[in-house]
Amino acid sequence: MKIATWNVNSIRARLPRVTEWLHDNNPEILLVQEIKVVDEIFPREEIEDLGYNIAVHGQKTYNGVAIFSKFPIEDVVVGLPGDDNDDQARYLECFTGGMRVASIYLPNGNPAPGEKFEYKLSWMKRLIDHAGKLFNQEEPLVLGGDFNVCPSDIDVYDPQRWENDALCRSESREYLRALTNIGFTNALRALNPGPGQFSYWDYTGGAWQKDFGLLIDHLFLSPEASDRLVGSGIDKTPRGKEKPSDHTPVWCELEGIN
DNA sequence: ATGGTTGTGTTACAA
Repeated sequence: MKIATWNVNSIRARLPRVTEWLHDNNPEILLVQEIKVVDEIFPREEIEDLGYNIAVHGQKTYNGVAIFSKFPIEDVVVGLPGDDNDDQARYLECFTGGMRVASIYLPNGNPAPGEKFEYKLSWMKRLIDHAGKLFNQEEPLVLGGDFNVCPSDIDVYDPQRWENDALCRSESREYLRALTNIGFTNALRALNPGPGQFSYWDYTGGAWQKDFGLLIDHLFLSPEASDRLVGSGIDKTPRGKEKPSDHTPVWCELEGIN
């Protein structure tokens, strides 16, 4: 069972990159963020033609998340529980392929401090609460997505330059630790502890060419999932192609599920 | 150099 997460920065602008990557890598499950499209005009056929079922939580212009799975999709949860007034499409959860998965697009939070940073922290608090409930169900669970948090300085090309950014501030890191301290395993870091492993490079200033990257896309596994972790990595290939997303896929391989 | 680039049922704002 190969499961990956990818912030595609518009599914319509990125459709050639996404279908190409699915064809070449054939993951069972892909968690997708920033689709930037409403459900009604999501390009379903192109993804379904590759053998995937699709769950979508779309939004016009901004945000939007989706889940592609080779297995039937059941028990879909649309939106992060805990605030009926939150209309930003940043969370989608389902049961598929013998496990529960969530596609997460955590708020960026800049500029910080400010209203957007407060929204980020309150959203993280809700995520911690909900993740705790899911954790207690004791089933294979993968929380994956663009968390917009670099867990530690090793995940940043220039930590000093980023220390006051919402992606690296101590509050963001403390909340992310509170989430992982529930008992989740970082699928990438469990097998790849070294520096220089990034999932995002800004479009500006030649960041990709200089390898000025950040690690903000993560896969967090419940014990029932991490017991079966046999591989993980970052696939930098799509970031180097024409018209790329500014993010690239992070993946893990789980043995013995399906 | 308060810059740079990409995306949007685009043309102001988010990332």
